[in-house]
Amino acid sequence: MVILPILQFEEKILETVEQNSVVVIIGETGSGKSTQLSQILHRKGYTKSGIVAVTQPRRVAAVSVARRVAHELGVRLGEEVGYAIRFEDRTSEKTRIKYLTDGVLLRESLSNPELNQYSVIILDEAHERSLNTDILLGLMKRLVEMRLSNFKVLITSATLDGDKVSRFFSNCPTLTVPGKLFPVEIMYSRERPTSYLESSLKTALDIHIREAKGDVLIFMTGQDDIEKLVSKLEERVKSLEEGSCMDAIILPLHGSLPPEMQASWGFEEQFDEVGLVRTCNIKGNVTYTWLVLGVRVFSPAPANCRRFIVATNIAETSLTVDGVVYVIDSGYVKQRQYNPSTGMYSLDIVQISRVQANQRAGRAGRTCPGKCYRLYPSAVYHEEFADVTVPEIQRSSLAGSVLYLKSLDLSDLDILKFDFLDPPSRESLEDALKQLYLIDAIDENGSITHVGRTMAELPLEPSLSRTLMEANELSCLSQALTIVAMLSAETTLLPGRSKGTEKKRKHASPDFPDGSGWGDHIQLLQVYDHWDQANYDPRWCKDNDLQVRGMMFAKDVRKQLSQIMQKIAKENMVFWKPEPLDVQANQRWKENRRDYKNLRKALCIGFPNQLAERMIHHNGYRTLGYKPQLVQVHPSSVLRTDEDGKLPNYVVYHELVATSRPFMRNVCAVEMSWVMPILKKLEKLNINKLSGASDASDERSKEEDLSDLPKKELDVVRAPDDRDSRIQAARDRFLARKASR
DNA sequence: GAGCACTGC
Repeated sequence: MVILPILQFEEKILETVEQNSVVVIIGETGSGKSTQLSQILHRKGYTKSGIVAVTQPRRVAAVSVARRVAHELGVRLGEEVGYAIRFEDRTSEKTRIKYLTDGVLLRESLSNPELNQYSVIILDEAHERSLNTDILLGLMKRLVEMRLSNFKVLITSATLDGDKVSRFFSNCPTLTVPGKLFPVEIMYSRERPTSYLESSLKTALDIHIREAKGDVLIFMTGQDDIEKLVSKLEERVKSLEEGSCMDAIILPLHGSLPPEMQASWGFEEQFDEVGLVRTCNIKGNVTYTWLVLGVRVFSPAPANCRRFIVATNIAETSLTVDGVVYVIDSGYVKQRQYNPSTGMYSLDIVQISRVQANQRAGRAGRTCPGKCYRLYPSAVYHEEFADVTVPEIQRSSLAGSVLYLKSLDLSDLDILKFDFLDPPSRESLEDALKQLYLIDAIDENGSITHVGRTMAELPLEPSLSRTLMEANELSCLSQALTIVAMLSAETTLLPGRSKGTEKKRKHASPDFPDGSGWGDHIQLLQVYDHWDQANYDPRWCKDNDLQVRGMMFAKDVRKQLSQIMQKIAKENMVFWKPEPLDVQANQRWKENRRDYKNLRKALCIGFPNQLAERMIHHNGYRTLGYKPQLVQVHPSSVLRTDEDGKLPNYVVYHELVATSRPFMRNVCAVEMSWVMPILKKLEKLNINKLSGASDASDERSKEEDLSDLPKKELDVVRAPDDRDSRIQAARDRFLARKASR
């Protein structure tokens, strides 16, 4: 049996943890940190005073690692060792070691801010710097100060940023645990290629002709390039002289792939003790096995045959391909970025960081010494690449995170001063505050409102939560739940984006829902309702070119949201559906079915900064919430024009994406009378007041010079609990009805 | 008239 490297450090780790509340562990790949740290602490008795929690950025990782640890300890999964991910809690009263996604831990801390049930919290894979991990890092820093004794935090990170994390935690000790990787020889290009596609192709063929056996993993940026390279590579390999080198199999690997494989290759699914296994037969001669939950892609490696896996960064962390000896690294990755001044997302091809480059190279040394071909010069790696990837917190809209932090009621919390490992820009935080103010989650002084608290309970972006609450008021909650759930699942709904899919679908079934002209949100609602009427039959999805996986996800989300809304309805006394005797409410409920008026209005209230006005002479739009920009309705939209060929005067959009041009994706018609009050509110908005930069800025700066104490008093004085009047009105109505019965 | 890297509550 192979001894994992980390076990040789058991005593050192325990000694350091004993003497310090926070320890950073630099665990290289293959060190066994994810499975062993929790067991080491368990053996020492840390599970007697509480649970040892280990967070993971991904669901599959939480499940598979928990499974492994349960197996190693010889216990049943869900008893002493368990896991918790969204929609699935496999823990019990017996659970002493708990694996969970960082999102779930954040949710837990909402109802139990001190996380008292845990004696140790291990933040695993912190170097990936997910949005949730970054927030947890900030919270842990506060928590170790609050829970001085009997609480330990361990953070696992990468070589390049371990010191930074240590500094963040008052120079806590750092332990390095070596991995089990074989050496990887790094080869650089002399210069940067003009086309990294051609360059990858050439390098791959060179390897195939010259190098010994071993699979080749090629990192590309996206589906398009992957498909191009796969077909070119196939062509070139075929043209090689028969018998001059071994056979080759070329495989694409990217996020939207498995369902496609399922469709064209016929997967068979079965479960074994490790996870979900999918087997497929390619071209009738080679059998591949895809171990989905075990996060591992492997094949029984046919003799005298080399695999080329052309992959996105999914193969960097999420999936492990066994048998890889050669890595070709283009040096680029596709990244989604948010621009807080325009509210626009873009998907850009950017240079990878040194951490990413090392991670990619490491994929070559898992089973034997390997080689990594970097398609860029060594000077680029050393001088141009950043140390670490720009953390997600600096590339995302922060409305949800800011609302979350506000709802924690940390007494001295000024959101602009929250202690982040890498703080987001002031602009980005102000954008979040502005949005929260416009949806009534915070008042004009930046304090969280009653509505805001309720919104924070929902696992949704704040605008969607606000939409649900407004829909509840307007008696169309059930429909809004569907729309919100469908929007959450939207990216996984459509099948692989082979050209013409969209058209084909619309032509194939003329009675496929079209949103009745009102727009995409309504179409999503109608689609789900059709599926509901088909008794959630997977065949219905396939017949209409929708991914079963995506629809099932929407169903799960809808169920979860309904449950939470029902709970809220009870506690806050807002009503769930019209009381039988409430004639007006029932009237509204009926009207809704005709023109979706209330539903569209609820969207308008939920997305006040995502409204747009049509230009007078053409069908372009001007955005209203941010500095005005000219944008177009995305061509895939089902929003309809009137008999003059004009689109609606006002629309609400779910997302602004800059691709070839700025487009609004998921658009819905709204009425001018709903938009006007929102525009007034936008005009009145005072960002300085919202961010607590204060109405009397010079006084404020004096305060800061003195100390932090007076500020707290000031907060108490100037924060009257300005409850949302409509919620109050609903409560009054409810009480009145109750009294009259 | 266009196109989507990867996660997660």
